[in-house]
Amino acid sequence: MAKVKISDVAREAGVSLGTVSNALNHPEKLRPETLKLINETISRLGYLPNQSARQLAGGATKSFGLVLPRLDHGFSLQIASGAHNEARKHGYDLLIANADNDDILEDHYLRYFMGTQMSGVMVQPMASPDWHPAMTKMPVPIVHLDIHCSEPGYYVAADNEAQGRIIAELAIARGAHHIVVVGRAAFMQLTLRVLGIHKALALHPDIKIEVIDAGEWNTAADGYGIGAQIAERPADERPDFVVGLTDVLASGVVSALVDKGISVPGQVRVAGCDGNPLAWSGSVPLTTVAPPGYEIGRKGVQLLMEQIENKAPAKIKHVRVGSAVRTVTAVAAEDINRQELVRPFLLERASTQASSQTDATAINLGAYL
Amino acid sequence: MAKVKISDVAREAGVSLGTVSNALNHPEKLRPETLKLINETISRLGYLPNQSARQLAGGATKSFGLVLPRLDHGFSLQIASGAHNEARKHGYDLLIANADNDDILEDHYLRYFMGTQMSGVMVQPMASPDWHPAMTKMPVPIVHLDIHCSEPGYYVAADNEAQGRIIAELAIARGAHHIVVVGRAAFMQLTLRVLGIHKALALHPDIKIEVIDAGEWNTAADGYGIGAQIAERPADERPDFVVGLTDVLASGVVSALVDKGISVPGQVRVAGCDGNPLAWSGSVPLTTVAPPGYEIGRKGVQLLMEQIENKAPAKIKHVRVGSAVRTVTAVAAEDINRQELVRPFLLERASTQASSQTDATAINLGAYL
DNA sequence: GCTTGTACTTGAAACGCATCAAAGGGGCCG
DNA sequence: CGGCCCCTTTGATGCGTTTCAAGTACAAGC
Repeated sequence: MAKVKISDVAREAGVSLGTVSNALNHPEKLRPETLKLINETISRLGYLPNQSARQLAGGATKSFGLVLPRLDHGFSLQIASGAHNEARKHGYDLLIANADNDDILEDHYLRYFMGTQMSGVMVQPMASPDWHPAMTKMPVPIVHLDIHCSEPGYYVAADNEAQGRIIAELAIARGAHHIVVVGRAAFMQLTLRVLGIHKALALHPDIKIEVIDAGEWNTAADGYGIGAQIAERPADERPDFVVGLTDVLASGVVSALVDKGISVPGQVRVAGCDGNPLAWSGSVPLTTVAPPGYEIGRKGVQLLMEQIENKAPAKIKHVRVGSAVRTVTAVAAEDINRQELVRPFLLERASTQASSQTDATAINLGAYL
Repeated sequence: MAKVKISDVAREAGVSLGTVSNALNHPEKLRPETLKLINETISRLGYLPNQSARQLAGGATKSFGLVLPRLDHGFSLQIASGAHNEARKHGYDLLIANADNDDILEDHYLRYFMGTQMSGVMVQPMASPDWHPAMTKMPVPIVHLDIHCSEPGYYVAADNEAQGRIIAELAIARGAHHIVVVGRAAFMQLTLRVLGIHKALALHPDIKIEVIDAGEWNTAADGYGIGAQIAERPADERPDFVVGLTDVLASGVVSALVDKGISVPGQVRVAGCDGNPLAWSGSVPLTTVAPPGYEIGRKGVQLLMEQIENKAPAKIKHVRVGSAVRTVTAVAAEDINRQELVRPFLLERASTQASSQTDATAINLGAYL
């Protein structure tokens, strides 16, 4: 348990303190034999550099922090995955903290990361775009993900309003007359989706629209509850199109409808939002509008790198990814055999998942539409 | 960008350095008015304690590190969730690193965490139970998750072999004659599952068993490929029971079979392992054996706390969670209406998800069995 | 008025390392 | 043999905290 430090290594190897430090940080400065000797001593003694001391002495280390609202949300994971790969590409570590849907905790981890001399920090904020004002003048580069903010600062956001519009257009293209939107718009992102839906539908006053709150957490169980409620309505009050503000909600709705003997998509069509892996890699794929989470994470790191390399004080810089209205209406317009469309896409997505994804908001035509 | 440090706060507030430090760490030692003054100064200046310096000066901070092999694996997320909640309960932070299926990276992050003066570190190791020998004599408490290791040290493991046995018994109870196990047993956990299946089947030499490698990553696409291959076999060579070593694999298999016109569970029954949320919160639930991931994470933190509080050098200590053979055979024996069984369970799981889960390996009777 | 005690506050020392100016040691050229 | 230059190694300095022994101020008790 006795911690061995750099001076122990130095003494044991018969060199000086600074030489060992160089072996760690600037190996090219050392004579190969010295380096070898030191490395051997290090592993013999089981020396482990004290990161705190390194950071304190040397300024920022090459690592980024990422604060996510929740880990069991597929979209956040895509962000994490994109950020991870991009960070590694630049030789940076990525540490992830789970704010667990708690703004206090979010703030806590944010401060923690800023105080840890991370090279940069990213957040996928939960609710408010006016994040703690103090955060903007932080000593560490920070990038906000998946949120559009008016304050100066860096952010990468998917166009959530566009996603709502896309879904609505899809519904229109499918000839919907009565749309039910399921979910609580507790987060800005969801609010924007609802807004997009309303805007798109403003041009179609004949289409009836209804928004049903599904409870605080937007869980599959919540979706199931709403689905069951819809199923019990008389046929003429029943919608012909249901939009889950979240894929999890949507799949809950599907489960309930099917259980209650309502045919999907025969009697009711269902679509979700999120591009949650469960939507397309589950046994039966669900149609969903997919914001490019992977790409958001990647761009976030890129913005961080940019700030680091320029060393310039943060200018206002926004990146907006994915506005694939064209792609989508194109797809929706074509009346392709569903089978053909879905599976290849599923396979492609599954196999390229680890490498990279496109910029575009993609749509996965599933079995329930 | 100019970093404000503790001495700035002290000067500005007209007190000494140590007093500010006390305000941060031992507020009870200060006169209320002094405390108030300092706190105001802190927020006015936007002071943010430098964690590196704190850790260096004060020893370990109250935070744990968790290294996971992959973030998009539901089971790992359950671990993370359990660990998170338990850690917060004790007032500890939890930082998560994604090893991205790369042992180099796993080792890297492990060392990183150990060097950061974390109070403790947990890993869900990828392959070998003989983890880096140096790791055992580390200066920081460490707990291995979801792996059974012979080396001295702390670990919390689900009984993977029992899971295999459970699945096999399920197959037997369903009258299977020909079982196909899909997946590459690249990880110890999967190997043990296969072992369990074989052991259980050793008593039934009449049942034919086949293990099919699905490629390195065990993706849904891999499962789809195997499923398609199975579908194309002549009926008499086709299995009547398929086990996915992973839920993702299993759902890929189901997709393929259904696409190719094979009835599930009519002609082929399919089950998975993992308790991956996609298995039970997807539109159509999949039968799966669920190792208690949440509980493993929780127990892991508890073991960490134990080591910290005892300050004793790590004794050998193993915790083994979940051997729910009884629960499962009980369920399997009953011939309940599937609908009734599945949905309430689904709902219950969904709603208690955030709070706590049982110790037991649970089984979710889905639509494909 | 002096002592003892109480309640805060102070500031120097140490935490383990990276940095960097300076020193050391060759080799090469004149 | 001396002077130069280059390559390698040295070790003192400081990073921003926490800690803790020592100090201050003030009140109560004698």
